Amino acid sequence: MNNERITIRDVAASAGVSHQTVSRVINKSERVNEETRIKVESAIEKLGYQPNAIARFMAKGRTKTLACFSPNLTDYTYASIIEGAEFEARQAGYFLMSASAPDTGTFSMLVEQLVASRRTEGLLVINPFLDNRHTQLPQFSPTVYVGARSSVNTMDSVFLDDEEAGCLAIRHLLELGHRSIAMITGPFVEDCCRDRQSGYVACLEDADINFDPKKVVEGDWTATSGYKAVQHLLANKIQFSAIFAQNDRMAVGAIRALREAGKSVPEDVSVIGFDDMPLASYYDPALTTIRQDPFSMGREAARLLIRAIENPEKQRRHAKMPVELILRKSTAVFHT
Amino acid sequence: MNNERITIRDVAASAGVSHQTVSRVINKSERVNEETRIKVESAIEKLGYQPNAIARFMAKGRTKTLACFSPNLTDYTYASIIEGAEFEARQAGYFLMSASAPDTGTFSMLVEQLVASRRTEGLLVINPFLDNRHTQLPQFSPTVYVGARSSVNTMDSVFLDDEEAGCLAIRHLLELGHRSIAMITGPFVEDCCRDRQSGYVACLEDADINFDPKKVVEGDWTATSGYKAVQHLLANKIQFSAIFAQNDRMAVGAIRALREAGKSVPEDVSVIGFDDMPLASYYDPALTTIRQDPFSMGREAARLLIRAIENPEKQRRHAKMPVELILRKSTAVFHT
DNA sequence: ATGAAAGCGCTAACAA
DNA sequence: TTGTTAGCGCTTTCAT
Repeated sequence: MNNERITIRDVAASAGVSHQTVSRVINKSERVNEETRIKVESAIEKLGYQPNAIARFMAKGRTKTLACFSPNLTDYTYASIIEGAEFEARQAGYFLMSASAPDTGTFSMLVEQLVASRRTEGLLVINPFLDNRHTQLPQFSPTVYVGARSSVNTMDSVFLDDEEAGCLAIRHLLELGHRSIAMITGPFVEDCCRDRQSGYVACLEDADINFDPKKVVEGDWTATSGYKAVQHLLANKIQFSAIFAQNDRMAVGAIRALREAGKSVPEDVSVIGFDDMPLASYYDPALTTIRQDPFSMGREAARLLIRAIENPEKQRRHAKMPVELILRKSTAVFHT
Repeated sequence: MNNERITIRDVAASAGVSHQTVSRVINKSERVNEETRIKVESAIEKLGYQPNAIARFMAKGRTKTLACFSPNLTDYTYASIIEGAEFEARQAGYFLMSASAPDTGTFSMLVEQLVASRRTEGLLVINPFLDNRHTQLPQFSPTVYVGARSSVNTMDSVFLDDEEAGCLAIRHLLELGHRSIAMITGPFVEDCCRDRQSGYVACLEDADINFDPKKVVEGDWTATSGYKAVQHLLANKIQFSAIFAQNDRMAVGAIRALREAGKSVPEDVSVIGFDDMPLASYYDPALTTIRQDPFSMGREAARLLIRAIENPEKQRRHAKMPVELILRKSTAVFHT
């Protein structure tokens, strides 16, 4: 039976009560007689009534919907953040509309359509500083940044402990005896890259090694950029016995370039990545890397967003998420 | 200025017309005087009015929203399908709510909450036969299967030409001179695995090679299952000079197991994968594989779904998507 | 071309 | 405890 058109009033008529009583039953209000509740519930059952959430939103003025904009939906890290956010949102009775905003134009269109027009109650922005999309944010919607620290107190943010992550990687390499460590970064416009670099610099200085800007080359997160970065280092005869790549894809690209240049990993050059992407342990050599937990980041972000919606008076928070060194086979003790 | 509360009536008052006229302007109705249109538009501008989509749904009885349920959001293939579907939906003025349904329980809960209660107008189901979730489908919502053929005429479906894909892989291996070809499949409950196997069997028979069930072992799409499959083949002394893995992850696992057993790829054993996952070309050896185009599948699925919603009287369709052989380095000419 | 009235399916506020 | 009346912000008649 098609129940698309059965309303609260049909149920009311069938049960011989007012539609308001039906509403009370649906909303589990206390103030309803056990007898009538039974009557109503069996009418609901009989007619196969399904509450219309849209009408409820309309009446309550709340949509119980969150929006999440990501540069894309396919990167493992982004996808995991979204999955985590969706999970947490659902636990709290919210829904998540996620959309891919490859560029700022799409981003502002989505802000207009989802936040302004469809009245999502809050917004999660993954990678907010990418092509300055954070300037297109809605004015009056609770927002949380994922993957970057927000500098204002009106917004929560969830990000990695990137400086510590950089340290972790470098400390590991130092312990293996490396003194000449190159780094392949992501785009410098992204906070996290600069923070990882701060960790790199700080850790080297602790070991009395001067920071050499020639040893850092900027990539764009793709394997190909890691590959080219190594070619660049090699072509310019820059010395290094180890590489810290700011993500696993670039690490993989770097390893390929190293091999093509006749250097083996980890015997000649150690390589450490970042992310612990799905097949990192199946790569050859198995990738030593810094693991992050994007699913938890997504959960935390959704939790903060819901808190911002429901308790706007409370202080905004900035959650720094932990990272972890995963030892595998792409790094080894330095020897000349 | 906070425009959350500005309605059509505020605009009407400000422009000195009825709210109905404002509605006409918003909806670009013909029947409105140029002068009044200007007045209304400037009032909209001045007040920063944003139409409330929820109220519009309420009045029109349409939500312009599609739902998409996937076993997870993180698998590259699923994520790409979703991205494609979202892209296409947006082009057509719809939105997509995607949700991860790891199990049937979650699946039916989502059907209830999104389709029944939130009145999404149509449903995309990725991998519908997984743990029999297709039995939990809503009765009166247009639905399209993605990744499996639907056997009924009430539903569209979009799937790969899996039999051809199997053939493509085997034909390639045969051309290289292999006669003894093992296969690692996905879970047999999934249509696509059986279809790929049909292709495998048919192609072998064309070459007068008898199908040997011992040479096929069932995996579960994970790299680990590919790894174990090879260990199983080896332990049971089953002969093979090539392996067709039904996805790239299992291919990668298989290669690792082969290496650990002292066999090199492709010198001793050729391995062909399936999917052409992101880093397939950066794997060592670069993976020969069967490429699919999940983004296009997602687009096609959304297109069919919207067609089913807007033209229910038309025949349902079953779109078989093409696959492509990508030659790289993990397969080579057979020699004893 | 424009406006008035009714209604989409629900909840909130008040009355009984 | 239950019912009545008003909306929520829009669109759809149907008048004017």
